[in-house]
Amino acid sequence: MATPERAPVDKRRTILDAAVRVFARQGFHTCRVSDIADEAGVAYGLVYHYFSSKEQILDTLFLERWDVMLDAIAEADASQPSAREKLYAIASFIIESYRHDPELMKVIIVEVTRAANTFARTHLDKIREAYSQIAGIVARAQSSGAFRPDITPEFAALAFYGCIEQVLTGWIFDFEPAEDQELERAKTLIVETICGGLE
Amino acid sequence: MATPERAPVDKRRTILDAAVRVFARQGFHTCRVSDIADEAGVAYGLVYHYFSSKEQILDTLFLERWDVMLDAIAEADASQPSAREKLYAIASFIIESYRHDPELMKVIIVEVTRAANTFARTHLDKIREAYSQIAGIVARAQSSGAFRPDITPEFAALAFYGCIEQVLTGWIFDFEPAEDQELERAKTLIVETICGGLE
Amino acid sequence: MATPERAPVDKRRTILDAAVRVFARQGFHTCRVSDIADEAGVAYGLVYHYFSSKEQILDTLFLERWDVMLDAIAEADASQPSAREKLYAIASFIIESYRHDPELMKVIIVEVTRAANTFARTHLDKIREAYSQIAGIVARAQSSGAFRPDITPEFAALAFYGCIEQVLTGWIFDFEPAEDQELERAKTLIVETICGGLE
Amino acid sequence: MATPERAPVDKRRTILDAAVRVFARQGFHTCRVSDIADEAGVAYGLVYHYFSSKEQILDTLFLERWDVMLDAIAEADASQPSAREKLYAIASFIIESYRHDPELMKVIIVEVTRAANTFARTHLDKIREAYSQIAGIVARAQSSGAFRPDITPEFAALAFYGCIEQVLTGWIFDFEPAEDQELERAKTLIVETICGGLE
DNA sequence: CATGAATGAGACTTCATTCAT
DNA sequence: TATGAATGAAGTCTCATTCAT
Repeated sequence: MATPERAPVDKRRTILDAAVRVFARQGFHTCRVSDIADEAGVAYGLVYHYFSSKEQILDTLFLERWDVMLDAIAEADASQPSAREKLYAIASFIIESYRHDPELMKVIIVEVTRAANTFARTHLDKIREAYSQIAGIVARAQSSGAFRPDITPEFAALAFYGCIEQVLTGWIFDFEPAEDQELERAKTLIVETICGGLE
Repeated sequence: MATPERAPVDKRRTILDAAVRVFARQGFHTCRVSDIADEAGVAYGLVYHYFSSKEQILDTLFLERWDVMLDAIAEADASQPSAREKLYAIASFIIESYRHDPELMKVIIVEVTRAANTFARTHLDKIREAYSQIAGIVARAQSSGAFRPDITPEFAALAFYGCIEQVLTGWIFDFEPAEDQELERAKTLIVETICGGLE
Repeated sequence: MATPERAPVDKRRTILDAAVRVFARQGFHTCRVSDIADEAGVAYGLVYHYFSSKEQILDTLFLERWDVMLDAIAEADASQPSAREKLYAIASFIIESYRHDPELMKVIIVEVTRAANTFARTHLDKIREAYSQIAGIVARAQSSGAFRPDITPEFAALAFYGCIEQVLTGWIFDFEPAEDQELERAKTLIVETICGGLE
Repeated sequence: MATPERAPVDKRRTILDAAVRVFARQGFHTCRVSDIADEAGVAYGLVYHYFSSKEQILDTLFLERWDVMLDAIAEADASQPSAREKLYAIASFIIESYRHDPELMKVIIVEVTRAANTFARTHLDKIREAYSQIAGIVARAQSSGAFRPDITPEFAALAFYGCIEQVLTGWIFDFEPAEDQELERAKTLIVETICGGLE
């Protein structure tokens, strides 16, 4: 008997995906766990079967994504020849992440990296790892003479990442999503602005 | 009957000042109205005599300060000769604001300007006024040929402000306050990095 | 204007009294905080205005009453001439406590002193103070030759108190309250049995 | 096919034994069904294959044991010559039960016989059967002149059983188990005190 | 028999806000 | 103005029980 094939459903994943949509729409503090369960189409208690608390859902989302980003930064550093191209690759990766899943990026930025009193404090070390990697790229560019030496690598990393985050935040604040063209343009503008000053 | 004169206390101000400390320490969402009353040394109900809600306290703190900043930006634009000096004056003002009252700046940044889902949405227009003024400075510098024309003024404003906010956020995250020397150095670094790229 | 006098109401006391009735009727674990609030005729939240948790309400009831009992034991020890009369006074006090407020005694016995896994563990030292005082009375009676020396005072105290508690527990289990006559008779029986023995 | 013989495991028994340990450690109300399953090393759902509810597990443990005790009391009554020896045999049996399986006795006393609001109410008749048997022993001793007639048999039974339970409760409260010597001594003390009195 | 994912009602506790004094 | 007791809605988390496999 030909039972129609059904894709096996990973409920844990379903809940995480639903949480992204709910956190993006309502914000972490404003939403209820029941909103997540409803959005995922699962029973209330199942959320607590897979996660120990609402916080842990956000932690999971952040750590999953941030680790991908740290890998991407390392990959950019390894594969690109010049510092400018490395930074372009990083900006590009982050902006592509936003293009691919704007809600997830919104949640990570708004609820974690910009939440200085709560989650950012928890994940401070993880967040700073990204800054460190970028600072390393700048430092090596300074050694080779490609970048001017009088701006500290740490500061350069802060400025670079801050610039990207602010651009994304601008899109997040907007009511309509950024157009593709604007995304592409932003990659260049960020690198132009920051590298123009660093070189 | 000669009652000894006491310095008249503005309880409303006392409450606002206490709220700054409490919001800075515990965060807006995590603190209770009673924490503010306790910190201010006033009765619970008095908070509601002067403010209609916990939100309104934060609104008041933000608007008070942001108007001062908008004035400072206008003043910088009016009094400084070059775009670079205008931007230096603005960066300088914001950093001095942080030096003078780091808790207030922490609250405004963490709880308002970086809170894309809640307060920043409410005060979006007010926040964008600052970006517009800065963009205007950049646009005029481009007209006069001082700045390169291929980076949009709006983007430049975003990058400039984003850079400052990221630096402040770095200090806010730190457990020990930034030293005076570091504050001074930041002013120069910000302008060097951003203008270096824009010029 | 003659406003009719109203007895000032101590809401904290009202809640405690209501809790006694609710704990006695439904048991500590089975009742809800809202049951207490309803019984007291106050809002849900007021219970938490005066007490930090449901547990703390029971703790308060127990400690209030147990301290009265410790005083009564000390008083019996001080004022009665013989050991038998001291023990009679103690049994009498406990049984009178039951007569006066059977629900409170039920709660204290069922939910605290007999709850070896929970509250009795918390208040172990307080409970043992009563045993110690009684053991002291027995020990002194042995020194004077009034009591036989081969039963340890600690054991005697346990037997005496256990006997009383078991009698009270019997009444508690009953569906109809014990009659006055039975209460009086119990005082004598307890002392006769423990001091005089069955043979 | 020669599968190697394994000792057949009675999962139902395994669950009951695990429940004893869990109830003793955490208490009936505080433990979860999953704690029992974990302790037994069986799947969550299997508990519900053998028992219809958490309550039924405790009921089963109590009834199994209490029936053994009722038999032992009857046996003591039948085989011992004097009332004093009958009571000694009963006290002895209960204390030996504690020595053999202190956790089971703790559960039965703490969670059932001392739980006046819940399980003791359910099993009231069963519990009272024990009192009746003991009272019968006393009554017959009074008829034969061995025991004084002025203490009612019902009261004597209550005092005797209360004394034993209080002694066991003392051991249960203790952090370290009672020593063998103490157990032996208790048997004598109980009978001496109840039959002989303190004077 | 055995598994453990799935369900959902229910309880405690918090806390913004109101209000009588 | 000033107080703080009083209100009650709302949310998180727990966990006994069910059920599909």
